[in-house]
Amino acid sequence: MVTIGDIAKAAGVSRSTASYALSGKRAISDGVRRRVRELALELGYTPNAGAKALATSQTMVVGLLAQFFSDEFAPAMLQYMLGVSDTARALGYDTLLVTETDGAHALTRITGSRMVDGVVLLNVAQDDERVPILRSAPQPGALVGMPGDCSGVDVFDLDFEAAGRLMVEHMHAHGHRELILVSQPEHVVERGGAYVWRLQNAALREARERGIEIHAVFGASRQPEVRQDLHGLLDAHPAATGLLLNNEAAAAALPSVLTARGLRVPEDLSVIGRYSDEFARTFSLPFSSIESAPDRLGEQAVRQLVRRIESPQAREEPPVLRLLAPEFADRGSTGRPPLRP
Amino acid sequence: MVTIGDIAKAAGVSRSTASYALSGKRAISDGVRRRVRELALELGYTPNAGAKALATSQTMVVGLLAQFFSDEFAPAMLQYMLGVSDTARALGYDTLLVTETDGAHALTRITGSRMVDGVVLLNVAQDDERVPILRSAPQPGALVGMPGDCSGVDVFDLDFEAAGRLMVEHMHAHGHRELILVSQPEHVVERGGAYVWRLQNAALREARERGIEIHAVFGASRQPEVRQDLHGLLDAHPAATGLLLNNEAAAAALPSVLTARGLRVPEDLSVIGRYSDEFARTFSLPFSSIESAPDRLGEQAVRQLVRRIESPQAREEPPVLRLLAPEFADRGSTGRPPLRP
DNA sequence: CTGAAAGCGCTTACAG
DNA sequence: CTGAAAGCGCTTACAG
Repeated sequence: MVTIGDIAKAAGVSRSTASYALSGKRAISDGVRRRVRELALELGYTPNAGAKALATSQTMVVGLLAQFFSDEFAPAMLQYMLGVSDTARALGYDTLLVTETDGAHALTRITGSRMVDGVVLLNVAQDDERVPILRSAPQPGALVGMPGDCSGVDVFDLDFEAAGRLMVEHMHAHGHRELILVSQPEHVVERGGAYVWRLQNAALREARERGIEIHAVFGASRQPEVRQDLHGLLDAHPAATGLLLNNEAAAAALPSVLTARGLRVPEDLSVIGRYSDEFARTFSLPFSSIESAPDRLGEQAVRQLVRRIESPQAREEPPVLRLLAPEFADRGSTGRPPLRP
Repeated sequence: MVTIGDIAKAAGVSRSTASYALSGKRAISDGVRRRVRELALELGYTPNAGAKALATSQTMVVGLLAQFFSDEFAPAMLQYMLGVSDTARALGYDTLLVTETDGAHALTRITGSRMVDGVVLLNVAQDDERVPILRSAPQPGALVGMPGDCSGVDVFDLDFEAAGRLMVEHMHAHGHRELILVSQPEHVVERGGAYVWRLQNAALREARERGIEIHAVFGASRQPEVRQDLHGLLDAHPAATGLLLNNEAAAAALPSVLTARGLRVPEDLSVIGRYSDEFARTFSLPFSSIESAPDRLGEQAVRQLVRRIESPQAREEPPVLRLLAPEFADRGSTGRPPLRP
């Protein structure tokens, strides 16, 4: 392995001079700088990351804690991960991916050992046991998803309340007066997926104010159960003219359910989902949706994290809570309710 | 930050004694060992990863290079990643995730700087520019996917030739004599996705030997194009009674195409895909398939990688090329061809 | 503009 | 069974 000592020797200078010539952190004569840089290139010198981290207390790595629950719909997760990893790289950081089930334990390990300069938590629950650990860790942390207690960490999430209102408003504007709202499975809520409540409660309130009836239910997160759920719901509420989906698996399953029942969208049923554009394309979903913007949320979380990492002032700023305003991606799946005989 | 020096001081022993008491690498009196370990726990001591890496030349991190092309179907990728990351953790390693477009550059960086003890390459192409870099890197490497030149690295992949034969044999056994094979898009092949050829060529040869006609074509990898492709194919070859899919996007789109055409499986059309069981569940696909086993391939790659990392003898062994025998997951989508009028 | 030296936090031969 | 010391490969005050 070629070290900075080798470069220094070859260039006939001291190691400190070689180091400075490479980093540019102090004035070095033109000739020396050029010679050192050439030699570094020529000998294929790459600084040893461990040594650098030890000397500078900076690893240039961010931790990414993802959690995959068997009762959750995994494909949606990938986009958050890529949002984080791509942004981190663009800012000069590598990404340590942690998929351990015991996220709290893993977090203790990677922060305690100083493997990372900061951490992004994905899929944060209401009462997430990782959050207090992150809060008392020496590195800054950013969350995607909102915990009950947001103190001491930066939080980024979709504004689910606004999303719930928007869905109802939109349906109301088209003249719908009876809706079905399919949320994530009850397990997700019990585990602390508060966003389910946030959307649902806001939708219910908005509906009440507008004189709309909503049947709010949990749906399964896997096939084929969720398909049965959808059939059951449509059977149980034949007068409902609009369907709101805060459940990716339900959205993915809906086209085949509609076909099986011979229902056209929006002529027979209006539909609004909550998922990303990428998700819509992958699953070929023709339904308008509230964009969940996983890539943007991942990106924002990393940008803020890196600000805190790199600037001592930024580190002292009070924590931010940024809720992304929902955007309506119109795919033409909402219209006037059908005339009932 | 609490260091081993703090532990040593608190325990009233030298740093080396503290280190040995913790690592167990040499005999330490019972009392001292207990005292040191208790103090370490009490003070919340976690060894500094950078310092440890510098001293031992071991980072306990493996690199995972994933590539996401816009014309490829991303959800299939996640399972490989989880297979790698979960197995690595089980063996005591963390995972550095690299999603950079310029994989060759990224590989040079993480191996040159000694951030990782070994590397797993995903989505390897026929003439993958990352492979020669990995070959001459000081760390061992394992590939998921087969390059043209397998020397110097361990290679794990599905046996796509056997898969192609198996698909045809199975259809033949049911009495089919005219098939359609939908492969990945031409871009994938051009970029060097040799597995497309491996499966297709084997299928064609097997078909020739058995007197079966195959229409082999490339399909799009995105919605809604792939849907049009499927319609076009079924229109163009009305006498074909079996459909083979080496294209995840096509498999995901097929149910809606079948419904639209009023085709039942297997009464009107027999279908065999090539994808994972997890994929089948996520997309609710009722088609029998050759299991692509992403989790198992990721796991095998990491296990072999860690063997090489940890054992000097293992590192000297000749490279392995392990092709996973295809397994047929029967979901009842193949049967006798329909009687034609 | 440059060099000698200390230090980051570990591990591990070397000595006793 | 234990300690003092060297060394891993960097960076960065300190001196000149």
